[in-house]
Amino acid sequence: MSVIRIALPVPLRQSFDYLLPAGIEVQVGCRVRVPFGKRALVGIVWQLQPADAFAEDALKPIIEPLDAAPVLSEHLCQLLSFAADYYHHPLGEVLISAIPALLREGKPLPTGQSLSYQLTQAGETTAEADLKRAPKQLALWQQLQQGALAADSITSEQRPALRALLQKQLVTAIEVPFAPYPALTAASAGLKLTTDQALAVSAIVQAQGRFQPFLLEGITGSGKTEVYLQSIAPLLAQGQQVLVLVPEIGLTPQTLARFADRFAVPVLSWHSGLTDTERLGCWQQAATGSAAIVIGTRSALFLRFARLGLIVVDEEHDASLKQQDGFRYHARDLAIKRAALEQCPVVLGSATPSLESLHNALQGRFQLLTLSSRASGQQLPTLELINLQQQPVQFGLANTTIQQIKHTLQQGFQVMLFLNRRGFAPALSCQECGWVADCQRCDASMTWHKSDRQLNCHHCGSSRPVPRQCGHCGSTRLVPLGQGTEQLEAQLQPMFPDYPVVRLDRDSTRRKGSLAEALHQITQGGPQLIVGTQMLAKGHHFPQVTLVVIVDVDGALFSSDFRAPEQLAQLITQVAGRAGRARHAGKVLLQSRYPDHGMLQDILHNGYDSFARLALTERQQTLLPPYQFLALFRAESHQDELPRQWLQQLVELVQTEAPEVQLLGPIRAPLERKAGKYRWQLHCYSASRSGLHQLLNQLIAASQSWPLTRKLRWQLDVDPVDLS
DNA sequence: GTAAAAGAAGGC
DNA sequence: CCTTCTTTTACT
Repeated sequence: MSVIRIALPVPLRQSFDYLLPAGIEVQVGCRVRVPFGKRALVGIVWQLQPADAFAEDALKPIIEPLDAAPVLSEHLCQLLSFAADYYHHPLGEVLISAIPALLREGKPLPTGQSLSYQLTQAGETTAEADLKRAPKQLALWQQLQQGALAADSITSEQRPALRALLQKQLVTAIEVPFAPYPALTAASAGLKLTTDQALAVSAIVQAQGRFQPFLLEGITGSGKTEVYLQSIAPLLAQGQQVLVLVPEIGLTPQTLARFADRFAVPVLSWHSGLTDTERLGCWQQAATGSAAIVIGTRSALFLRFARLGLIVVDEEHDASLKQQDGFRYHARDLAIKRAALEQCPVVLGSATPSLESLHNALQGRFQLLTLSSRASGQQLPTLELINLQQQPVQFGLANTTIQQIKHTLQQGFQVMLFLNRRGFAPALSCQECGWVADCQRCDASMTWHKSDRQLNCHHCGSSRPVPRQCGHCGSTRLVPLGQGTEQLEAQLQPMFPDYPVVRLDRDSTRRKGSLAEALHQITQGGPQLIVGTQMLAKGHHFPQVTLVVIVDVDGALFSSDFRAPEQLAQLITQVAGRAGRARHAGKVLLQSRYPDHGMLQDILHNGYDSFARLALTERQQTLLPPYQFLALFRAESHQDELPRQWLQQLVELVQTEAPEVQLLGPIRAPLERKAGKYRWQLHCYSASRSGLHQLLNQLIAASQSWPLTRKLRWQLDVDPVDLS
């Protein structure tokens, strides 16, 4: 009997030791089932024969080992251990989040086989004439003559034909073991590169086999994807694997097709839409080396790879790379760590790099690769500020804006209107007394969704019918306050009756397939108006749009979040990248009531690059990230006083233990009450990363013995992206 | 996090 | 003295 240490998926910052009965072999990274209180849990073996084991007579034996070989590789264990420390999240929960749900539940790892179909002997020898009357079957039969087909490559239209062929015993199901994909032999035909692109590709290719982070800064249309593709090609020729991380909304069929069409190797996608079985299949294909390229959202970073040769983080500035609940990791930052462990290059790509990455590049930690011209030779769109205070405004659109929309449509092009507020109106108000329909549980107004005939709270998800009377004075004169996409769509239609208006937001695309439908209608072309939220700014490419209107840029100008200017500059630049086509330069109209605002002027005249460098000096002067490290404690409770008191206890501890750490708080969260809970924050700034983390460990350890800690919910966000 | 034990509050 | 709800504690 020996003792092993197991990481268990419980929110406890401690490890648990168990007895390993003689004769049972396990390794670090293997799953085991163990008794835990009255239940049985699946845990990960973390240490064999720990030196400081728990009293041996109090140990229970494990129930059963679940793996013959580790499910987590050594590199992954190191990465996850680092991440658990860095983000101060319980190790067991971090480890378990890195394996597919089916493995988490203790299901056995399929023996590395995938289902395929191949012709039987009868099938090989059967004559074409026999299938003449069944064209679907004939087509499938002909396809199978080229070789076996994987079960997941069979389309739903082919299923009936397959069933028929199986019945006739012309086809049989076989289990094919996952094997490393065959290395690419034929050179793929890439596009001709610009000088910038060629330099970038050669730098990345030369970094093969060693750790080297790159920041690929390329204006939209400069051909970043082509750089990825051509950097990948030599790796595929060596049978290496590539991981491409993309923002949640950026994983479109077009992105996938771009990679799949170029190389004759297996390209897999990893995203939240997969079923548990699909996820396990994908996980295994990455782990066995049978997948060559995996394109996925942030959690793909924790996939196991047999021979990882390169990591690409596309749109590295995108906030969706940071997990916003539970284990709050940043996939971009951990991608750097992973590349260091795997000894491979990592490419962060963006038209609008985050200030963090730009800072790293300027400090020489990342090699900066710049693509400064558009590959198509196409002109950059022009930006124009529209002053909302100096001219008549109709439905939130200035006269000049309306004129330019009309002009663009008449020329046969498309217009995109960007408004980051869904619903009909963000509030419903009483004209007599000024009362606003509030959410009962949040400190916010409810959004009027006219077509659903209800009020929705966008913060807690609650809804109620639209009131007929004012909740305060009883008046029936209730009017919408402000404008959402639903309203803009309704107002544009009568204004431009000859052109279709398409709306793209979470509400209009809720029905399955409706997004694809809308995208189809847009790419089919013809002049039309496209209204939408940030779905428009990311991922999709609309080649016929030559005019983009940002209906309201002012929201971000006076935000308390120090990242708001950066995010607005990124949005403007990203949206601008959607405008214009080969021979028609695009135009972006920024509607503002404060057109003289310094930041708008700077973006307008000098572009994102200049804005970003200026913003960095500002961050340096104000001692904000990336010049200082930030950690954010959040606490919430139904009682208003508790979170503030708890955070105040932290403050007192910091003042004695680490007086050099600067604090802001306890302050109320921007949305002070959400879903009935009062929310408070404490911001901790430090010039020393290690000093800050040491302090955080001390704070967490100390707080565990405070009675208050059990009376509220708290969380720690390291390097927060969203301060709300 | 779950589950059970311990404690507090209320009914008769 | 019993039930029911809330709080505390253990979990290897």
